[in-house]
Amino acid sequence: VTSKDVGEGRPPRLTKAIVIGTAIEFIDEHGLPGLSMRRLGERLGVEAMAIYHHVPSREALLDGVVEVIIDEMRADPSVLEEPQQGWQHFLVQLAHGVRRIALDHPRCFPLVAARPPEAPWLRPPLRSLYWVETFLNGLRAEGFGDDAAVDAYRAFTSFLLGHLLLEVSLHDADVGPLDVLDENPDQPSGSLEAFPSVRELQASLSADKSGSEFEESLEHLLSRITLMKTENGTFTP
Amino acid sequence: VTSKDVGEGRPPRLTKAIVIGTAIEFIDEHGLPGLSMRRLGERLGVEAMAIYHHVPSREALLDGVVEVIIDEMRADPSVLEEPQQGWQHFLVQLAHGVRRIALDHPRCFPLVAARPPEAPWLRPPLRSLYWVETFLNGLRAEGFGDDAAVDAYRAFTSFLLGHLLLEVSLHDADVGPLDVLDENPDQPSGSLEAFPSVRELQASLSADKSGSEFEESLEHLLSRITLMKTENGTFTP
DNA sequence: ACCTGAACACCGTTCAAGT
DNA sequence: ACCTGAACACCGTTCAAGT
Repeated sequence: VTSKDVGEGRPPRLTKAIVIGTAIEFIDEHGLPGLSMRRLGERLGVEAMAIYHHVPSREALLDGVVEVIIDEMRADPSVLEEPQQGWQHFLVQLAHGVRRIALDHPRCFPLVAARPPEAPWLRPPLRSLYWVETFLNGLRAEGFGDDAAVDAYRAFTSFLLGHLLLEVSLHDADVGPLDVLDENPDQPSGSLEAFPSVRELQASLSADKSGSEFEESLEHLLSRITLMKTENGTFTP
Repeated sequence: VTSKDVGEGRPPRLTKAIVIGTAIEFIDEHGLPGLSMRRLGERLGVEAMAIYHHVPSREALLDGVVEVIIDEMRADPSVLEEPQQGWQHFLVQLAHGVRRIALDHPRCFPLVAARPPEAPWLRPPLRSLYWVETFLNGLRAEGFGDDAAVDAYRAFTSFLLGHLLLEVSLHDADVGPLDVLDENPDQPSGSLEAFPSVRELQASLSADKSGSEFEESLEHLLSRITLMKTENGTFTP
């Protein structure tokens, strides 16, 4: 592909990067269920079928979305490639990096917590093997044994994905066909009579404390992982 | 509605209960995205449009699915209506009750973790106010203050839904359009070269330890909730 | 090489019509 | 009262055709 081949009359209107970038914008605005090939085409100023020349299917398009979003985190300088001030600091930065992309793209984030095609057996699933590899290498470099590193991966991602999936679902996201479930409440608060405690504590129950909860749970998790390291990492059980 | 009105010639082929029950079976077999009104009609031996005489829309049908599933847990005698051997035991039974329905209906379960129409402000969302009310009443009866009860609700459901959503997603469920992402791995393990630690620890990383992880996290959570009770419940902060 | 138009096999839902 | 048939406005994807 030389500049001669492309240069003259008609530069291609679309690129894989443009298609994926526009898809991310679209999902952030209208949610995952709102994205259809026809509507994305409309936004791109192109017939829906033109998209298939740059991306083989809707699923492949979503693959691309995850890849680009993960790369955003990779570009974040505060997310370290390897531990430098201890593994605790390393994990905290990693957690905040993931939380940042979750809050930046709440409606795309559920796609990140899916089975990676190259390793569908990974549990919990995380659609970025780059991230998993970074995690495991980091802990091993800090003296974690293999079992301790895997146990830590489990506890860490289970907490992280679980928490963020939930946080994102109440902030914005349609996880699927699920959350399209009536946005417009018809019966505002009448039907709460059967549930006095719920009604009474409504103010507290509806407050968004995701941030402080996240920090607190993260702290507790780190002390649990410390136990895993010494129990499981020093000698083989 | 007397037996006279209904009795004679043609008993109605369909009931709301039959429609919802069949929908649950269908989702358990084919997943949420597989359920369409037309296919459900086919299974019911009826034209798709007949369903609308018993349920006003697809969303209302899914509402019914959640309701029936929650009632299954309500019928479970080991899930207590109120604490009888201390709140710890009460919460453990509640957690196991929810986990049981999650594992019984993995593909329906994501519907449970959605905004309830009567209380869309509830955080984290849980589509059964009966359950929320039981939780709050139980803790208050055991001496939790209002703030402590709400904090405990947050920590408990955040852990429970997060963990189970993840467990269910790797066991079976299509959470939406997400997990339909290629079931059939084309490149089985070739593309793992860039990720040596992932490849090396594959055996451990693919083991399903959901059960023991659940129990361990639950234990740690209970001791965190104990702290909430004494910190936040005895005097107002 | 890139885009279009028509077509196919699907959706949820409405509405007039049948029994 | 309950079900059907046809119709409407959507889907993702294929394929032959245009430039």
